[in-house]
Amino acid sequence: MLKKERQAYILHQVNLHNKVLSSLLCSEINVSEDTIRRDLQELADEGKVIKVHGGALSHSFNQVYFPNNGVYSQNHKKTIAEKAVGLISNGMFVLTSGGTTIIELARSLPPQLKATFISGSIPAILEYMYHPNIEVILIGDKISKNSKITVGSEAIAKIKQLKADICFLGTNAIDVEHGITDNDWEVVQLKRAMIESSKKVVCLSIAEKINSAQPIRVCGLDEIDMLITELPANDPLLKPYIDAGVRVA
Amino acid sequence: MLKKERQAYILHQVNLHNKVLSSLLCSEINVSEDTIRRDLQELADEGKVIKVHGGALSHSFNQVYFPNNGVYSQNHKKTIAEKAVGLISNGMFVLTSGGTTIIELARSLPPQLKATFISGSIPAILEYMYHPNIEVILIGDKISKNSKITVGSEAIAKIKQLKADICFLGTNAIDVEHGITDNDWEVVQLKRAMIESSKKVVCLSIAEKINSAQPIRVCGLDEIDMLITELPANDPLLKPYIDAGVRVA
DNA sequence: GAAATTCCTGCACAAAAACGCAGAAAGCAG
DNA sequence: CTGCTTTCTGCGTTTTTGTGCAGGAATTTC
Repeated sequence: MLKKERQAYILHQVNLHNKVLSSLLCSEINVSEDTIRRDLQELADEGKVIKVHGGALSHSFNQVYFPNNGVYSQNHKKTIAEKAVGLISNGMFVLTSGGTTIIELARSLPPQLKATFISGSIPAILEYMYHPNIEVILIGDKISKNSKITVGSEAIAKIKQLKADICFLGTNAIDVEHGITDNDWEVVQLKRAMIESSKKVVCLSIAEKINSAQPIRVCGLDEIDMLITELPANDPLLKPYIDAGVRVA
Repeated sequence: MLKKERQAYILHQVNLHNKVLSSLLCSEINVSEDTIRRDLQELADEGKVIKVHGGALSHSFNQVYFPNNGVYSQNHKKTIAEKAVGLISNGMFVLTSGGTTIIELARSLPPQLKATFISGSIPAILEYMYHPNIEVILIGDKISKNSKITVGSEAIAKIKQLKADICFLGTNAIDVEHGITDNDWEVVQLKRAMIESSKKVVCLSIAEKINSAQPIRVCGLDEIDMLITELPANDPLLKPYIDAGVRVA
């Protein structure tokens, strides 16, 4: 088993169960504890997991249990959310993924908006639920504790039955060469299904994530219609994406 | 169980119930009292809890102390929840409705329990999600904003595909003549489906709701296996139900 | 004020981590 | 192919960490 392969597997396990035990992993993958430890160390250095005595925890673990009121780059996300809200009009069917940027979008929805929002993200659903006029459709399946989103074949099948007017994707990494990439296999499957089931695909991404890449590919730039960041549309960082045919806001 | 995980659980419990007793925690998590004490000490050093003789208090608890926690029947619900927890064992598939009693049940689940919980109730799902060892399956469909539960034919169809070991129903009204009754047509449909899909049906009800009725019928007493209230099993109020063949706890 | 908890300290033991090292595998130039 | 470097992996040893236990001190409770 290759090193990259092994680390991808570990990351997947962490994302799925919120924790891993080194002892368990080393018997599962059949390598020494040292190797596992080194892998965890590397993943921790990259900020993908949190290493603790005996194993590792997912990053969201701390957010779940130690409520973190200062959300990272909140202001940028608010800017992005406001730009995105402008794309939604009454009567639309809107499909959204999870992620903090999407939450910010949910919070920015004007109260008079009447639309239908569809998502499998629990935090997003919570926000939509408190909105006075929007209808909320929840995609059911097994919950991934890490991403707080429903994942699995049922969820994907349900999404594929839909045809939404617009789809908003929280983005983990985007880059001209690889397109949109992510690090959780199951989340990627969901995002792909969402893209297929939407007339229009909009990516929300803070500038920091632009020109970064993750191991698993979601889609190419040709499959997205619009990229929204907190930067002005003429920022040089965005030029390559405009050249690649993506609308930018 | 990892140290961080354990501390997270303790913190969650503190935030949930505003206090914890070390003696209770150590029997719940199955570690020595010393370990718990050391954990509490660490959490206190980080300012996350306030350590007191015999346990710890949440930070907000000290600022505003409401002896009854706002809800009058909270303690009753806790009693009910603790009785109900005893019916769940490792590996079970558990189907639950919504309601505050179910939330209390969710909060009382022992951390080492490994089971699969299935529900369409958003508040219940939120609680299940924080539990370290249980798997959570979310029933998807349109969200009913006032009951915060997914309702509709999709949800019902999904439930009918299941066969759960046990089903816990929060009860709105129960009475010997009409059985279990409710006032929301869509919620009733769901509860009926849940009853059909479970080997064992358990009703959770505070004594106050016993011998009351609502307009829509969920099921007769013959369809439920057990009724859990905060009363002792030999309370005269429960006698008619025992006579009707319902087990009582 | 006496009994019962709970707390603190030091200690022992086990599990896990860190470290250095050596062999294996892969990549590369000639 | 050969010889060289680089990377990866596993092994033994030493350190560190986490946990439980035993005692005596401190506290709550009645």
